[in-house]
Amino acid sequence: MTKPDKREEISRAALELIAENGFHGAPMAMIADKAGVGAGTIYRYFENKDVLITELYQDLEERMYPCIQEGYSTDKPIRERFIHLGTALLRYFIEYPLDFRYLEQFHNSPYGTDYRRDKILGDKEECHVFRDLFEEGIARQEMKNLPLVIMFSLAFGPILTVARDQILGFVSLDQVLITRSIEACWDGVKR
Amino acid sequence: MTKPDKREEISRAALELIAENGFHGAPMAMIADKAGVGAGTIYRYFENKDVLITELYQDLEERMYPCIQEGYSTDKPIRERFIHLGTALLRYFIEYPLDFRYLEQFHNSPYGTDYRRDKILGDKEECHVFRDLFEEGIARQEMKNLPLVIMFSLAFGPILTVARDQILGFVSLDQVLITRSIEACWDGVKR
Amino acid sequence: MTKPDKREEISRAALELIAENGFHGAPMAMIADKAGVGAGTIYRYFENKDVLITELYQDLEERMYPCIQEGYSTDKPIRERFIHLGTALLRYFIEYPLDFRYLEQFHNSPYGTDYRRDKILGDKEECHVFRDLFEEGIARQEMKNLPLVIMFSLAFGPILTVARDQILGFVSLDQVLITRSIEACWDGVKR
Amino acid sequence: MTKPDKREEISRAALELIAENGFHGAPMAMIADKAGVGAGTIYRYFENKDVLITELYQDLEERMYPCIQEGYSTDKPIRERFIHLGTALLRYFIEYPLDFRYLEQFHNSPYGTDYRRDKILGDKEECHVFRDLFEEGIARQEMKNLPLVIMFSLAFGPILTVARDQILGFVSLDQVLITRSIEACWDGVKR
DNA sequence: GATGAATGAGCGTTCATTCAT
DNA sequence: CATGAATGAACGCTCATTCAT
Repeated sequence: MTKPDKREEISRAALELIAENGFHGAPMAMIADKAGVGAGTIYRYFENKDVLITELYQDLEERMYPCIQEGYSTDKPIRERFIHLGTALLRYFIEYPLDFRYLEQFHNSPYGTDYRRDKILGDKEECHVFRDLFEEGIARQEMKNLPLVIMFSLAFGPILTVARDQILGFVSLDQVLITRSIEACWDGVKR
Repeated sequence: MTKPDKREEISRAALELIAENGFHGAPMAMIADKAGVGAGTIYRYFENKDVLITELYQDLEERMYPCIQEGYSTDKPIRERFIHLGTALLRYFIEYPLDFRYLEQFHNSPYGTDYRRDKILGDKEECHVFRDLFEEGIARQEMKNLPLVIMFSLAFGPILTVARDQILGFVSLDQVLITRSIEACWDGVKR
Repeated sequence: MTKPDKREEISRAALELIAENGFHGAPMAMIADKAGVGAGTIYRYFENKDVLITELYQDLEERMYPCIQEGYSTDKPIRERFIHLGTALLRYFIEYPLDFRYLEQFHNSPYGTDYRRDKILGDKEECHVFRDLFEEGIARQEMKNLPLVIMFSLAFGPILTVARDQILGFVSLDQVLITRSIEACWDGVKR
Repeated sequence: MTKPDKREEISRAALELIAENGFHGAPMAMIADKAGVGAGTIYRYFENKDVLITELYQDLEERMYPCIQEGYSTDKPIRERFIHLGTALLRYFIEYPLDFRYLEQFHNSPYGTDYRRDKILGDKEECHVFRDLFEEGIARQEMKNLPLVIMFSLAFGPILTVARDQILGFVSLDQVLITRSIEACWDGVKR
């Protein structure tokens, strides 16, 4: 039997509870319980709940970004690259609904806002593919000439919303619908 | 001058506090304080905090929908109607950031999910304009033939995201940018 | 029956528990229990435990100082005034052993040190009798010419220690012993 | 160089932390850390925290008493012997402020009270010099005829208080002030 | 009706102690 | 022997809700 790393058990439990019930629907004691550890044990791995929440998010990003970029190549045409990333993202969310729900909870909270502000101001973005793609697309006049932030909204806004609807059961996406949704997103950003 | 209804004072106070600090940054006592009423008084007008939150949302919708539909006419072409609604919505959010923030808090919480589920399943939607517009647009083959839920995502996803960025200060929208953003949304949904 | 003020009940309970068991032998829940109130009620009267502790001390001083100065007159000779104050102080401690024990706990803790530092630096001493007496005694050359702080130690050090021994049962003071002890203190400070 | 005994490292670390931060500012884990040992290791040398605290105090006494009695001789006159002991004690406290602060923490706590009660009742005092000196002084009518406990208070009360003020920075003692302070103590106890 | 003092369950967090390695 | 990860009871504190006035 593989040793189930305790930090990982805690992370998994916290991710699941927070994804399903939100931050204040996931008391530390409940997380500990679900992880099968004592309440105090969490604090050996995470300084406090805030840190747990933030690190969980960073772990999530580190899992997600490589997955999305698999097979991605800057040699391909702009449109194709856009479709690749968009599709990969939407698929990731559908395949890992807990990750998606957690991500949503995080973004829609002071944590996420602060985090994003730091990122934008601090220019410490780890995942440059999106930014690079859009900048190139705009420069080559294949995408609309709008501020990056708006372009991101046009591209990712629908993806997030559609993923949400899928996960909540308001729609049932198949391969075709995924493709057509992402192509629609392309229509929104293309020139 | 009309006596400022106590219920309204409570609503205003609650909306503001929740919009700015989230649900758990707005204790009932603080709401009461800000509303200038006793803590117990809130419970004369709202059964409990959950009810307060939900009714606040319904009030908000009732304020917002008429505002958005002002000057709207089903006689005009599909595209023009879409631009009208989209622009009005985005403008509303920018003009009433507290409403927007509250709406976001609500949607991104168990309240919002449950509420939306009830709405979709129960078919008790109050605001048919959007649905009507999209159904007509699809029927006339001016819009993409995708499930309504996805069409809504394509149209409103970016609007919400862009409004959020504006309110958080990540972008500064002027009249031109608003128009171009909504036109881009149209590109996403149009055939 | 007189309405037993809740704040007072809490004060009494806290004073007693802290006097007997020290600060960490007096959890808020235990204080609440002993005061016959709910745990949360304490926080209506005292912002937090630190504030409770500090205000308790200030209340104590306000009770004690007038009591000690009763019948005190600056017209009398230095020695007589010293004996008056010393005796009154020792008697007060013996009569109100809880006050004494609390005062000791307070002084021997970061609270007391900070409080005293503020007092000395800020010159906001409420009880000037002691200082006045000693300054006059030194000026008139009836007391030793030593720094005030040391003079206080010579005078009050023994009083505190002796009160402590009495309260812990290591000695049993009667009227005569009290007088002779205070006279001994005078011998320590007199020229 | 002798291998620095682990027990000693633990003692040193505990003494320093407790002296500076009090008993509850010195968690076992922090002591272990500072001592450079594992948390569990402490329990090989001390049954539990209470025992650690008490044994630390006994160690301190064993260090302090010989130091104070250096050069002390029962052949000298009572007054000279008193001055010797008093001065040595005050100097010790000033030279080893950590020892003094620890001693204070200990005395002003249930530990100290219990310990002292045991000592007085059990008559197991290790350091007889003080008692001997005072008994002789009283017998020879060079000291006041008061209960021993009170005499101790008159003599040591001021010394402790003055040491405290020095260590907390409320006064700055030089050789002259030390001598004059102790002489004042003598005035308090002498006939 | 309106109040706000009172409540107590529940939260995040700490820390003395244990025990498998 | 020594370790330090794990524990869980206990802490200070918050806040939705109630109810006597």
